[in-house]
Amino acid sequence: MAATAPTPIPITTISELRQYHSQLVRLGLASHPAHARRLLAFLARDPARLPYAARLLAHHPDPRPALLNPLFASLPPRAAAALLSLMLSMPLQPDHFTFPRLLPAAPLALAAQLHALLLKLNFHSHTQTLNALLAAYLTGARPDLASRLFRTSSSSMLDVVSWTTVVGGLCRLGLVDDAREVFDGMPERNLVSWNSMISGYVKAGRYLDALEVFDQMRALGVEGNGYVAASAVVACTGASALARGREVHRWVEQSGIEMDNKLATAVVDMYCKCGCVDEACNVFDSLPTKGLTTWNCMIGGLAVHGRCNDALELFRRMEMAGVAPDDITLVNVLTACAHAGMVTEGRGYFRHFAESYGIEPKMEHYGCMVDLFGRAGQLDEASKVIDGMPMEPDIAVLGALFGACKIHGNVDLGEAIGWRVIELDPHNSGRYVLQANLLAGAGRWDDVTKVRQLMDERNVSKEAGCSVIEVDGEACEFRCGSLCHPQEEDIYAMAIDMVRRIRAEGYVPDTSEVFHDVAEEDKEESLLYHSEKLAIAFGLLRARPRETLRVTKNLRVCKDCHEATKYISLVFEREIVVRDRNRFHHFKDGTCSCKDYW
DNA sequence: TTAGGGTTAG
Repeated sequence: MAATAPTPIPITTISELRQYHSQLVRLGLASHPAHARRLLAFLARDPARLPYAARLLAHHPDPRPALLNPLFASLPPRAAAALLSLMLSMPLQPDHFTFPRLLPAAPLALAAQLHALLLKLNFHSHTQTLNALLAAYLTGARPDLASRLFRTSSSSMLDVVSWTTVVGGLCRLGLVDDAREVFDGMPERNLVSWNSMISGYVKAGRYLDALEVFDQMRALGVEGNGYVAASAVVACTGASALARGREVHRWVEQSGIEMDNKLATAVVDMYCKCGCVDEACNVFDSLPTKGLTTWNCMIGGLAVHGRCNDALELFRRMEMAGVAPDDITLVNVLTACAHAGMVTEGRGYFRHFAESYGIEPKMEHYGCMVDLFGRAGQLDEASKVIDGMPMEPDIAVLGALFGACKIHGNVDLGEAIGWRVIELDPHNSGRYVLQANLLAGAGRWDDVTKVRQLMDERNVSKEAGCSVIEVDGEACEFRCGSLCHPQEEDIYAMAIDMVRRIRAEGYVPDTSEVFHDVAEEDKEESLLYHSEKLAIAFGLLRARPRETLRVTKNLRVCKDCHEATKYISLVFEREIVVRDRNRFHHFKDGTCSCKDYW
């Protein structure tokens, strides 16, 4: 009759181990691989216990590297190195699994030593070992060593994993162009290779390049999977390319790729960030199961679109569904409250999350609270939040207060915070611009000049406004003040006509944020060339009647463009959706979804 | 045994 295994008591101390070990010996099970490995796993965690492990192995009837190999992956580098020494001293020869287990977690110095050792032991022509070594050099940020190893290895030893490892590793180091060169030279690719290149471009912010590779993949007739689909969708999100996003979504549905949680979240996020919350809601509602991230994404999406009550309603649905929120949920819920001016509710949620879910407020939550009070004009309360924080406020928290001072024209508090923010973030041109705007609003032109001088001295240049509009599925980019477009003259003429017509309805150019101290007409003219006005003018020229215009801007919308766009939506009977750096503005019939609160 | 995908305030 076979002996039954002892109850697997937890092993936390050496005496517990001895007890367990003697029990195994009594039952004749000490050499059983699963039990022996359990004993060794405990012993290997502390190099001081390795002599015990050595005795154990010495008494083992069939000591094999397989007993130790699985342990390497979960050990800290020093313990792993000590265990390897033990292995070599037994002597127990490393096998084909030893180095692939050891290398991934190895810091650079250890990886180099292992490299030398595996050369000596003749493992350099083993593909998996070579792949693990390539990965170790790349995670250790030594693309030079990885490339040399890669180039000097004979091509018969390199498999698709070797190539993909190099592509992915170079991407992670930000060397996307190098990665692309390797990718283009691949003798064979699989879906992981395609996705490594596509997601590599996405992480580098090179969304159009990502889509180009994705197109290339489809043109070759390669069928995708959920990973590739998610990367392509994220590329569309980044590029604000709604038409392409819709097309990728259709492709997913047609090719029968399963909409798992991650892919679904990417699609929901794409629709949100491309300005189509309703489509995002449709996808969201159609999902049989929703992960926490999916809920978070949808709640946040509604919030930044100004659909604050819907966002809070959705949060209640989430609670009803028994899904426990996390700290990102709290950020999104507070954002919804802040954008709707719901101060009391926001306070309530702040407490509710701590009391009901044990979510301790973090830096970003204090930032949200500052924003909540600040937007509502309660600058004292906002300052109190900062004073009462258990940690030093970071630049974002101070930035929120600064932004609030700008909205409410509080020059006294705002100027002081502004200087602090500038000193903490001296290379961010946006901080200087906000400070200059604040001072310009108060007519303090000398101080505006000082801000500009400071920017010059520090070589900080104002980021140029840039707006993108998609017409007929093609993205057109406009930069503030300049046009490089075949329809240049028509667009200018349209912009001028546009402003003429909305003026007739009561629009007055708001030059308070033009911080050159020049004649009023020049200021008005400079407003006309703001990138979003040019983009909208182009949209009016080219889009189909009643088609919603969707503009994405790199900076925040200025006060004047915001006002003008409200009038344009009224006079031209157009819905216009503008995504700016912070949020979405839905202009319709002369009003904006942000309720002039941004 | 090696390689790949989603959410976060201003």
